[in-house]
Amino acid sequence: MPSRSPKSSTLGRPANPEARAMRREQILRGARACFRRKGFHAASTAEISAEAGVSVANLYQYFPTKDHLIKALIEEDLTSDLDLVGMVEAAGSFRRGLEMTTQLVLADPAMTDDGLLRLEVLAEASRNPEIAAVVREADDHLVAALGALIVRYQNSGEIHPEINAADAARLIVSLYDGLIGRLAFGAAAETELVAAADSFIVRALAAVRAVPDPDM
Amino acid sequence: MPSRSPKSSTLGRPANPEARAMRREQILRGARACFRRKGFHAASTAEISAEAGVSVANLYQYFPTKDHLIKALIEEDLTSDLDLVGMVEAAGSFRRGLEMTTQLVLADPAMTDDGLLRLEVLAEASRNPEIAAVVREADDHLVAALGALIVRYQNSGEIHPEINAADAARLIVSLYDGLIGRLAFGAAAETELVAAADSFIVRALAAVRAVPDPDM
Amino acid sequence: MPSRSPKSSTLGRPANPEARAMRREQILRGARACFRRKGFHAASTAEISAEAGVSVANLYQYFPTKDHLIKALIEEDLTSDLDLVGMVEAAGSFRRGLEMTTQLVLADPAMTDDGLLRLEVLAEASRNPEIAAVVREADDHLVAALGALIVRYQNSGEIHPEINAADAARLIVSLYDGLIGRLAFGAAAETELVAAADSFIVRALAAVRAVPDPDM
Amino acid sequence: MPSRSPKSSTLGRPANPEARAMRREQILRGARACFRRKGFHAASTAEISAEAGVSVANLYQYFPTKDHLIKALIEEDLTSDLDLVGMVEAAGSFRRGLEMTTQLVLADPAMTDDGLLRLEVLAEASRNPEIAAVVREADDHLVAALGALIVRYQNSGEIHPEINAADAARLIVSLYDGLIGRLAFGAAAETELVAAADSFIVRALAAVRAVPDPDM
DNA sequence: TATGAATGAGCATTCATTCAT
DNA sequence: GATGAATGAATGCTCATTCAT
Repeated sequence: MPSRSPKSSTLGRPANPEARAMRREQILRGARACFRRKGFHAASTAEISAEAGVSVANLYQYFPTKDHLIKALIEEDLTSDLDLVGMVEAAGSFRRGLEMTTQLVLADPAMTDDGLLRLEVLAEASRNPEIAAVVREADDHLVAALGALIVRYQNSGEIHPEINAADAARLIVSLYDGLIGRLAFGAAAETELVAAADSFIVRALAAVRAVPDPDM
Repeated sequence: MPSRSPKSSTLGRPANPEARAMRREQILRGARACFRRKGFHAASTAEISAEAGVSVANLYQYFPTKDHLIKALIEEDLTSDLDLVGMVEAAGSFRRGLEMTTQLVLADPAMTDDGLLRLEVLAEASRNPEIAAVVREADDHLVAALGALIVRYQNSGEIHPEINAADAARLIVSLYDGLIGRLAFGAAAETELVAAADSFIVRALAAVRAVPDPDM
Repeated sequence: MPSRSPKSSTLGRPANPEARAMRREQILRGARACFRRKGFHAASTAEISAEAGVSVANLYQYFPTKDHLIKALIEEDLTSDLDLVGMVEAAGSFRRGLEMTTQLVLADPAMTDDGLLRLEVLAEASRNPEIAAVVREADDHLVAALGALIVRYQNSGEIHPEINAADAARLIVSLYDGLIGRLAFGAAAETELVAAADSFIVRALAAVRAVPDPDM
Repeated sequence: MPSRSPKSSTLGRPANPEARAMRREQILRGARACFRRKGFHAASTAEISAEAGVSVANLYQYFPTKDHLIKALIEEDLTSDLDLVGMVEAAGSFRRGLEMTTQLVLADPAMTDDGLLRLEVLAEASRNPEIAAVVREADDHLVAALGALIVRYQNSGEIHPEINAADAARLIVSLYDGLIGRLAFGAAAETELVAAADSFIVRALAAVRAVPDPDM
């Protein structure tokens, strides 16, 4: 006799957490698509449910409120941002790591759409303190990780030792965010500018005077 | 049947254009306040009218659609951005101009609210091609003006001659946008980071190796 | 030049309070019909609007909430209850006044429907303190008026002098309410019982031993 | 193909009827609590199930419809009303029996809540003929029993012989219902009025002129 | 039997917009 | 020009009920 949930011995249909998690993801996927297309406030729960292939009522069994759905989506997105730092870390040099990251954040078409969502997230954070807290926390992690990385490259001599690592990290993230903003209105953020961004950062931080890239 | 009013010979348009323009501004002012507080889609025409002190129906005599109102507001905001370039121009050195601009864009509390609206604008531009065109055009002007300025300082030797001025202009604007994004979630964009941003830009563009600021 | 509202000299369409009051009544009439048929909670705003012949949105320009509509309706109904006391007063004797009132409250088919609404009102009062307050206030007025009347008939010798007039008033009202309750399930509250009720009250209050009615 | 379970020869109904009855009661108990708090229509099946400690789906295995649940609850409540008659019967005198009953119906806090449900029942009866029939039947029983009792006390000389016993019974029940209505909006139905009610009834029915109570 | 999961229909309320004055 | 009044079409969310396990 296998031991089961300690609460009820007269079990009905057993709960299936995996199926639940999958549904949740399914709904979040649909929500993401709608939010990208319309923004948080213009996307209706009806649209989201349809896109996700579930009923409206079902959606509400997974998220008690549209705001909860938005918050959950944002949390999911933000935690994935930390992976970026891993890329810089894995690369041999700071410059090479930057190039890989920039490529990923700005050039990958899949990421591009997520980037556009970032504007919505920031806009929402400016009104909803709960969202602001979530974004702030994710930002703290990201800045800390990137700052630590910068310190490492300061020690290796690639980055100027007198630069404040935390501020530099914040500025790099800001530059990324700003570039994402350019995607929003279809400005040329493509290959050319992306490369220029890398050089811009490297030159701002470099320990020794770097010759500017020809393409910048 | 009375003959035409002897006052206006200009046939059929008795309206006072100045009063009309004032009302228009009045409505736009109310709209701006509401849009800041709630975003474009969450702010209702009723709210906007109330804030502006006019009736809803009156609003519709100046803007045929809420979308038109949004577009008009965005156009107004964007054209004012060009003034910033004038500041850099007026200052004696590039660095000093940057400092003044940064101060204005990021530290002035009145501007800060406008900054937050910028996120909405970019988000909206990512969905509405008409808005995107408006933003793109304003961006082109801004980048051109800032680029010309950079060229000037390249000629004067303050900025490295091999840097692509247009790209540099785009990156500077991006950095500003990104920093505005930080305001949205209450991150420390205050004095400290603002100063660091100036140094960051200067170091990235400088003709000669600058010693990093102590505060960066 | 006639003086107008002191606020705005540049008048738009002038407000028409009479038309507004009529619409309000129209909506309340529709609401009463629906509430009788279905009860407060089962009647939908859509139904009410349709019955009243207005749009749902229009209803909400007169009552900010369904609860406000319910409360307004209850208030209107309750204030009309005081008219009943006038009937007893106008009649020559207490017994005659009672007969007229009973007839009106219980036998008039138009009133009968309103009576059924009374059950809803009391039920709602048991949950909604705001409604309870409204009902309590109306009850206080009714009991006071009826009590004063009883005192008058005590002085004229028709009602026993040692009876507490306020309690007697409350009991009479209670008996009416209870009889209204019988209408709800179609019990015989018709002529027969109505006459018996009058005798019941008269015998309970009479100064001298009355011979019971043959029909009681 | 396995042969029938040897346990039950009674073909196909393996269920434990006692356990079933207990569950049924458990659900009815939860329903009663919810209905008191919110009324029949505002209480949701989800709330009821939660209050009863069962799943929603389980509720539906005992009652095919929310309306069936309501009806079952009403039937259960109404049959218990007949017990009241027993109290009057057990008491030595009519007056004493009344006092005990009144006390129970109006002063017992547990009964008070049930009383409030009575308003809901009557209101529902006014719309749902099926409910009306149930209430009517219970009322017939109650009136018959109380009428028989009155006849008994007419024979013993305590109640005036010319009074119509059935009508008197109906009026007594009506007065109780009306007093219950007063509980709904928190009117003073407390001890004072309860005592007055007893005197009121006694005086209305008494064979000989009774001196009014000092407290009435 | 009993439960978790799912859903169509509906609910109170709001919105952008129009019309009449 | 400006306003009060009106409305069709949503919107976020809930409900009674069913199905699968």
